[in-house]
Amino acid sequence: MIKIAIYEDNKRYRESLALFLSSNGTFSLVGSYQNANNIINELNESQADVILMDIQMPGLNGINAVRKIREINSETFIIILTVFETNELVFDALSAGANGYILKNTPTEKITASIDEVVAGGAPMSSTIAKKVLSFFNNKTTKITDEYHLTLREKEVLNLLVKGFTYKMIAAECIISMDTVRSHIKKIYEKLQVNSNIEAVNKAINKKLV
Amino acid sequence: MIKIAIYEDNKRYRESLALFLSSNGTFSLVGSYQNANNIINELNESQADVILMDIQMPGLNGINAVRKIREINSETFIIILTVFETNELVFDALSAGANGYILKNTPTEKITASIDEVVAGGAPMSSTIAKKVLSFFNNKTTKITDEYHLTLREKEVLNLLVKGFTYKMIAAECIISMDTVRSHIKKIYEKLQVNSNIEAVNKAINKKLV
DNA sequence: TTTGAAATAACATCATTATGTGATACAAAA
DNA sequence: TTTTGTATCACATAATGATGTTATTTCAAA
Repeated sequence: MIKIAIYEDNKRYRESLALFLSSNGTFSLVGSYQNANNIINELNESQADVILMDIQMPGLNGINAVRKIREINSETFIIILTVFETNELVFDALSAGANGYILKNTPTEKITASIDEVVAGGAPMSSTIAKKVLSFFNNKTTKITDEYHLTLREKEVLNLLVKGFTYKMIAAECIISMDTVRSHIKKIYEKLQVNSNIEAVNKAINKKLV
Repeated sequence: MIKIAIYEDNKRYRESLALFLSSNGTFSLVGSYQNANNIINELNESQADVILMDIQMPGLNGINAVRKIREINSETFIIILTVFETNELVFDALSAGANGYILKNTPTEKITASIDEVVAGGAPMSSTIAKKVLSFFNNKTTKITDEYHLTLREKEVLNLLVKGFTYKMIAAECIISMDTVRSHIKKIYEKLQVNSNIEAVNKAINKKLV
């Protein structure tokens, strides 16, 4: 028997979900709560295997609830069950340590399948969520911005600057004079619209110029 | 009719897969190749909607084939179909721009479902793959290193430094004198074993001190 | 062929940062 | 009670970085 706890503030949805899950022979509903404010104690009592977690709830929201649980344990499976599917919430929830993320429009049979899947070591996700998750990967490696039109030499100098090289070291590395390094860096600052090495380095990292 | 192309070096598996997909009324098999060495031309001819792509193939491997395709188009759906499930390959394939990643032990009905799912805008993944994908998220946010034993104040100063604040600005922000800022930064450099602002900022970012 | 961008360099000046030394105050730990 | 760690501040000097101006060479595009 898989022990399940529900955190969901909408009474009607919570109760119908509880009823549905109870009617399944392999699940045992060990808790059904309208908020997560006392989740650690409740979890200690219920000893749930799987938690179905809403995001928007009064008091502690679902994502912070996941963080709170993950501070003390990583065995409990947590499936986010919500209507929200913004990039930010999906990212935050998964980063917080959720094991799955399904939307409330998911048919009930799929919800039970998701519970079985997560217990089997999988990561149940609605297909739109899975797609978002993949898009996080693409954003990372693709499009190395080039909107600042740095020249090759400028990119080289900026790279060395990012690595922590001083002007003197950059000059030695590029076999040019320190004054030339200064010239390049002046131009780089102009193009990036910054006026200190750290700002330049930050922009270089954030805009993936390096 | 969904136009499908297969890239798979194992002849027996390729042909049985081709046969199976052809027997499905909604798919049209427009190509079946034993390697991806000429994939761009083949894709221009076949105009496939969905590509089932093996990873290990003689010549151009599946991941580099995905990269090659993504250089010129992002509409074609690509599903990786392989026996490999190492973190690195999964990560590389998805970063390269694959839309799905399923394992060869997937039952054939699930393969057709995956094709439908990807066309519908989803991201079909075997459950073990989905789990790996999630684990990439967790590794990122967990364990904020604290091996350098920075004090609260030092962390605060380092944070501001990372944000590009000058000593003067940090002094104003913390309501302390510039000399005190210097003191803190000296101590920070000692603890991080660096000797310039950029090195400190780099270490702070890389070791997730901020 | 002229124009312009890129790379190079020098000189000057001011601002900022790095480093060293030393001191005071307070609280927690030994 | 003494020691240790944290946080504060001052003074001094050397090194590095920021900014401005000017100039030469090269190479490719207009």
